[in-house]
Amino acid sequence: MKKKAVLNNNVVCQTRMTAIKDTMGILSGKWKFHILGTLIRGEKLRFMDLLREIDGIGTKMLSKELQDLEMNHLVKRTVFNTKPVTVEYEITEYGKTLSPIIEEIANWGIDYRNKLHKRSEIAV
Amino acid sequence: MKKKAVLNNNVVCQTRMTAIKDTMGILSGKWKFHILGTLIRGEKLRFMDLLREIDGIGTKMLSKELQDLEMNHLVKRTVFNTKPVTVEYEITEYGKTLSPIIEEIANWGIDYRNKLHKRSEIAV
DNA sequence: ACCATTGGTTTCCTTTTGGAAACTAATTTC
DNA sequence: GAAATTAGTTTCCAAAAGGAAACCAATGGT
Repeated sequence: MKKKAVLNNNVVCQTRMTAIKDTMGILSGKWKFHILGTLIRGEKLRFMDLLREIDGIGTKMLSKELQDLEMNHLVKRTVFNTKPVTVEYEITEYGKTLSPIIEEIANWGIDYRNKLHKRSEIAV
Repeated sequence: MKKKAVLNNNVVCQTRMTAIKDTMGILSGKWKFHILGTLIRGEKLRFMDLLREIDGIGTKMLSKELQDLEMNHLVKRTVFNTKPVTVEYEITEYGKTLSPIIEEIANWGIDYRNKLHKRSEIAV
């Protein structure tokens, strides 16, 4: 008789797993957190502003990631009919609901660094 | 005069960005959340148990991801001198500190699905 | 005339990630 | 004697992710 999965074999776990997959899919890639973090702090920013703020990102990635975020209603894109065109990006109200996640992740990371330093003082 | 970054150009923001990079680096990849989630619920599990619990994962990935997690002190690996060998994996106390993050991410994902359903009823 | 600026797109290339299958070696079970 | 189980490692391959540079059109500045 073969053994089978038991722990993950119920609806609650499956739902949670799918939920985690959804969230992480939306926040996937090297730049999403940087873009969201910058927009949460910065109100309205233009494409070139973001390019300057986010160190290391290129136009291709910025453009692509902004499209992803816009599709998921986390970022709003507004085009102004100036010449040359002006485009403003801002975080949506829905996008702001990601703040607690970003906070938790940032705080855990800060704690992690601190623990590494303490450990190296004692253990080496 | 060239424009320069202003928002992300202070120590607090840089620290937070690094912290986020650290956390997400540790939790990177397709399987980390699944492994951690399973171990948080499951107390002690053996390699083959995890292989059965986590749907779709293969031996290579499971082995590699467990090594990553062990290196970061999130998972403890214990070898028993039986024949053939028995190996038990369990979450560490430190690993449990990731629970709030996992909870936030799971809950946001559940909300996201609910909003999608509501939206499709009204808009489409 | 020429360069810079706006907000991108496209192409090409490299790196990273992940999966399938074969293999290890010792032991128990049929 | 053959097969299954334990816990993995290794190799080979395909797909995805990401970066650099060139290019677009329209306009403003020197």
